[in-house]
Amino acid sequence: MEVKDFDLGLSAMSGQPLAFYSDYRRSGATEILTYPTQLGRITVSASKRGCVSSVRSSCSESHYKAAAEREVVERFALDEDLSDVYARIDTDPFMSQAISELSGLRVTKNDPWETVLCFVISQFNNIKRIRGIVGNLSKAFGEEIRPDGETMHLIPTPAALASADLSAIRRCGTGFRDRYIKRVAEECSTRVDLGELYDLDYAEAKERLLALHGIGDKVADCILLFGYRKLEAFPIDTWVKRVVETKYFKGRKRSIRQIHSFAERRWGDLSGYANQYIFYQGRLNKIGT
DNA sequence: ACCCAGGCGGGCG
DNA sequence: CGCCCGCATGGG
Repeated sequence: MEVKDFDLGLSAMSGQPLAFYSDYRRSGATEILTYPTQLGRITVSASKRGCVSSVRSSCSESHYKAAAEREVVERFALDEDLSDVYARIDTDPFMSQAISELSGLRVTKNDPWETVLCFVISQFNNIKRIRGIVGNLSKAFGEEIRPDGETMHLIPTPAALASADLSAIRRCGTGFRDRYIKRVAEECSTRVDLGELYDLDYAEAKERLLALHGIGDKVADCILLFGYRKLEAFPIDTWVKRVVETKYFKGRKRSIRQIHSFAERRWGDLSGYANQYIFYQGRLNKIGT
């Protein structure tokens, strides 16, 4: 299929959940992304011609081919017109440049539980290590699938992690996050139904997430943005805080609350899109360091 | 050696 | 509400 404004590599590897459990490589002009799902292993390849990408998806279980295509369209929001988004978040020269340099970066739609797990692990951590920990947990506690005879592991379910020994979780390299992981897995496999949050508005859903142990303001916003695709969420990590202070407040310190308020006034219900461009543009160019 | 990483919970004033 | 602290681990 042909898609306008889609960059597979930027969308998958810019710090969203796929960056923690997929494999990405480039082969000449073609980009190839592989990740495990309930359907089996999904492979997405894309080649760009100008602002249009030719996208092909496949599944190791060939009879799920149509389902794999739907999965890819939904995960990368390929039916969303990015030019509308750009028109609404392009409020200043910094954002204009970010949009221009990161053209085709899309906010992805991920499984809520997988997003919870990834971002509980993300706290006080770096992307490379998050990848390692998610991989170790998947290997230790995730269901094994064998596409084409090759072994892969799904991300572990809440029940699998809830019944795991704390020390076995710790051995996956989680550090002090072992308790958060086990406890949030217990909550999500018993009294908490993450599926209910789809129907709640942003503020109500955030309140529910904040009630879970190990989920604070920033992680809750990541889950709402990447797991439920509530585009008004504006996760504020160290990068976003620094970049916003540098680019929008002349380098003066601002509180998390002030930055939330600033983003809401400026980008409204598309704050999450602006956030992803700020975050990745800031990282690539080390803005504020 | 030191510093940092897509922060959070708990305790304090 | 804001501020401060400890927290595990690996890479620059």
